[in-house]
This record gives sequence, structure tokens and C-alpha cells, in this order.
Amino acid sequence: MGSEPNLLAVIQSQLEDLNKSETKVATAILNAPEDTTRSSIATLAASAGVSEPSVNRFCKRFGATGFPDFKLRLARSLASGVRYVSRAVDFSDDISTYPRKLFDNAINALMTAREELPLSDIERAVDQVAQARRVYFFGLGTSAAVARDAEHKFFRFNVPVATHEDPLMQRMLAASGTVGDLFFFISHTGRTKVLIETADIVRQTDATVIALTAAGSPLAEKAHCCINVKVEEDTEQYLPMTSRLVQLTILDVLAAGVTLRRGEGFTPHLARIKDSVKDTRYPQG
Amino acid sequence: MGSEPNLLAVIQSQLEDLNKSETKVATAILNAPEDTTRSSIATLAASAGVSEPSVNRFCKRFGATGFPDFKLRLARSLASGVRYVSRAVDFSDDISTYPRKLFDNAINALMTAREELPLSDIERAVDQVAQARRVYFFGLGTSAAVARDAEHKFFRFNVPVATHEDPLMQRMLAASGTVGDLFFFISHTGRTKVLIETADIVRQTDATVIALTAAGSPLAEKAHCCINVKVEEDTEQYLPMTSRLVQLTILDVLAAGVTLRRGEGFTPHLARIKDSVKDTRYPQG
DNA sequence: CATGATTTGTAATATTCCTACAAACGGGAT
DNA sequence: ATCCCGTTTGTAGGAATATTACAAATCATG
Repeated sequence: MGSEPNLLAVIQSQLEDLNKSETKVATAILNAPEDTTRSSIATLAASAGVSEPSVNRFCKRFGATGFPDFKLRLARSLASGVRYVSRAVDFSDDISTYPRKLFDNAINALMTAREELPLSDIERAVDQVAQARRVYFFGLGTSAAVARDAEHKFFRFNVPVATHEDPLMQRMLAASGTVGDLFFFISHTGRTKVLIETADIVRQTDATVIALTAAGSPLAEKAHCCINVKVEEDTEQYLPMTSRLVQLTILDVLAAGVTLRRGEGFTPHLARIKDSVKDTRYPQG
Repeated sequence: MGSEPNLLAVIQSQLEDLNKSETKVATAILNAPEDTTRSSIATLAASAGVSEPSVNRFCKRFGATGFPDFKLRLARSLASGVRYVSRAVDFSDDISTYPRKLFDNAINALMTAREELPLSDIERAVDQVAQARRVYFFGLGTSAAVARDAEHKFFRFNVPVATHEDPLMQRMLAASGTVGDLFFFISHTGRTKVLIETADIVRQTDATVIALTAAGSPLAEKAHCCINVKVEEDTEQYLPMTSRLVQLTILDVLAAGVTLRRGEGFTPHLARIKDSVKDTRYPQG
């Protein structure tokens, strides 16, 4: 279920390469995309000042089987939340534009990830976590916060969980790994040297390595099981934002998976943990 | 831009009140919503085992002007992220369903938040952070990880930033606040007693309190400026997942806002920070 | 079991869309 | 300039699709 790129964006980008009547159709659509989804081919042809077959040819040029199919795709693109192409925030943005852009990006990333979830890898990871005797979450920089979040989630499963931001601690613990120990590496790039070295150290033991990172990265190579996060993000220029959201959500998925694996009899245990913090809060008014 | 209710959800909810052939049509659609958007009225009628006018009547019953319009609405609903009605993961779920559900929830939360962004509060918060002499991010539990993430983001702006998970440290620092100090509280519920007490302590000083929390909560009351996160989430039963994603994204927005406030001349500074970690990574292959 | 209201299907009509073909256009060679 | 050929565009007829009007069937109710 490959998530198609935004149709409006595609039209926009190919605007140069279109011939006269196709350009007319394109601008008519870009000017009133919502209306287009509601109008007939005749209406659109009229408002663009071309003939019906021209509109039809235009639709086929963009991968649709015909006009109705095109309208459908257009409706999907419009509904999928993210409006036009421009995604990066720049200095011409103001309060009315940049918050939306950032949310658009976040939503986009999650939607893309949703369409390409590596289910079998996830399932294997759930197995591993559910069976582990001990779990370490290792990340550095931004990913350290993600690791911390994972710790908060997974300690509930009656498995000793630990997070360490200190690379030296990470290395020493890595070296101490044995059968049943699970080392869970989190990294956006999958290229952080010290983390990869640590993964290497684990591999010399009988412990297991799981990586939540970019596909094909050096870190991914080291893992027994790698959950690929493929997020197109210009990390060189900006901070990794959306990939972190995807990572967190995948960790949610893993936690849910383990809960399901534990079975219904496990819920009282989870409830007890919840209850334990109840008194720290003012009751809901 | 009023987001219409999800069409599939509406159909699902009215399933009881439908007559025989309408029920047939409804189930046919619910079983294969994607296919429905691609099929003709004749195809759908056949697969539902009813006549074409029955399908047409069904469409009109749900507010569409006819079958094509109905398909369009359906396509929009499908694209707009959330699939079915039931959102909570339960023990009947398996690998093919629960990951998607969780992603749906996450996307949904971000889309909802996007539509109700408290822009003026965000702007005020950006002002405060940009001008602060010192910024503390305080959160507990899951929100501690969010606070940690915020720290990673905001230290780049040449403002001393600190996070503390220890409530005692938080209290002592709160008491030491003076003009120019900014205490940024992050909490899902806004009802955590110790955090609220700490906010109280800050209010007795000349420092500023910003809260990223639920609207109308006790913590929100204490803040000079509160950014409301309104996420419908059953925190009693499940862990807060989606609210955390919204919080993180809002922090991204704030960081972007401060960057814009700093102006273009500030980018070299940000670039230097980026460059500093370059050597810790293997180059992109 | 008769009656009226509701539901459903049939068939004709109306709308929308697509295809084949022909006309117009535009660039390059003579 | 003008002829030719490839491309683009439009016209008109036909195919597919959807809608409407009406009649048959079903169902509940007295």
C-alpha cells in the first residue's frame, strides 16, 4: 500500500513540462482543487477553456485511468491533510504558517510510516522483548530521550529495563551481555560511531541486538533484528523531528504487542502500576 | 476548515437503523471501503446483492447527492487517516491490526491538534523563551522524557537550559527563580500534585511559568502562559501516548518560532552546533 | 387476510465520460 | 515562403454510468 505522493504537488512540479491546454487544465485545478473534485469533466473543461478530451488526456498523463479516477485521487490528496509542496520552514514564515507546516510534516511522516510498517520485523521484535530476561535501551542525543521514553513504557512488563546515556556505561553493559539480554539501539541516522561500536561489542556476546534505525545503515547491519524507520528528513540542515515521532509510535506499537502477548491475565498487573500514581494527582474535576 | 466526521464511522454507528438492503450495502462498503471508491454503482450493487437504485438511495441517506459524490466522500474519509471507529487496541487484535490502530490514533491526535492550535499562546510562549535569561523544563514520568527532548532542542539558542526529574531539585530551583527565569512545565494531566506545588513556588518569585498541559487543569491555572493540549485520551486505562506526540510537536513549533525570532544571522550558530557532531558519525554512503 | 405504508426492483431516461477520427497548429527542411 | 510530418486540440458519436419514475413485492397492522 504505497502512499502516493500528493497529487497537487506532482502537478505543481510538472507544470513546466506541460503543453498549452494541459497547462490551462493544471492551473484551473490548482486554483480550485476542492471544486474540481465536485465538478464534471464538462465543467472543468469549460472553466479551463479547453475541450473535454483535453481534460481526459490530462488525467491520464498523471496516472489516472480517467477523469473520475483522477477526481478520486485528488480528493484523497486534499483530505490527506498536507496541503502543498512547501514543507520546510523558512524565514518568510510567520505564526500563521510555520506551526501548520510542522504539524503537516509530522502527520505526513506518520502516514508514510504507517503505509510501510515492517510488520514481520515488528513481530520478531515483540517476541524478543517479551522473552527477554533484561532489556537495555541505548540512544544518544535526541534518541536518548526516545530511549528514556521506551524505558517508561517497558518496565511495566515485569522485565528489568534500563537506559543509559553514558557511552562508557553502554559499552561496559554491552560487554556484560549474556543469553536473554536484549540491547535495543535507537538512532536516527544509524551512523553514530560509538553506538555502532557498542552494538559490535554486544555481538561478541550471546546477547541480542535490536535496532530502531534507518534501513541499510551501519547500525542496522549489526542488528539481529532491525526495525527500519524510513523518514525523508534533511538531518544535515535541520534537527530530526519527525523521525523521532515515528520512533516513539513504533515503540508504542511494540509495547502494545508485548501487552497482547502477555495476555488478558496481565491487565491487573498493569492496572496496579497505574493505580500506584493515582494519589499523586488531584482528582478529575 | 471543518473536518467532517468520518463517513465509515457514521455508517458503522447507524448500522442498526438501516433496513435490509441498506444493511447489505453498508456491510459491503465496510468490508471493502477502498474497493468501493474504485467501483461503479453496478459493481457495488452486485457485490452487495441489491439493485442499483438501492445503492443510490443508500448514498443519499448519508448526505451525498448521489453515488459519485458518495465515493468522493468515502475517499476523503479513507485518506484522512483514521480507519475504523474502534480505536483502542484490544486482545482480539493481531499484528495486522494493532500497529495500524496506534498509528491512526497518533495521526488523528496530531490532525485534531493542528486544527485547534492556540496560536496566540504559542506566540507568547515563543516571546518568553526567546527573551529568557534561563529556562527550566520540568516534567515527571512520561513527561520527563518530553522535557529532556525539549532541553535537547532549546540549548541551541544560547540560553542556559536545564531539565530535572527530581522533584526536590525542581522545588529548590523553583524557589531560586528571579526575573528572566522561565519555568516550563510539561504535564499530560495537569494534575500532578508535586508539579503544581512547584509551579506555586515559582509564582511566589519573579520568574515566569509556562505550562504545556491540559486546558482548565490546576497546573494551567498557575501559569502565566499556558499552551493547551486537548487530546481525548483515556489516561485512566491506557498510557498517554498521543498527547506526548502532540507535546513534542508543539515544542518543535516553539523551537522553530525562536529560531525565526533570532533571525537569519543566527543560522551560522546553529550550523556550528550541527557540525560539532559530524565527526561522531560515519559519512553517508 | 385485507389494507396501507414501506421497501425494493425494473426499465427507461439522463448524465457523464471516453474513443475514434479529423482539423489545426508548429517546427524544420527544401 | 511552403510543404511535410509530428504533435496538439477539438468534434461528434457512442459507451458506460448513474438517476428517476413507476410498478411489484414485502411487511406490519388492524
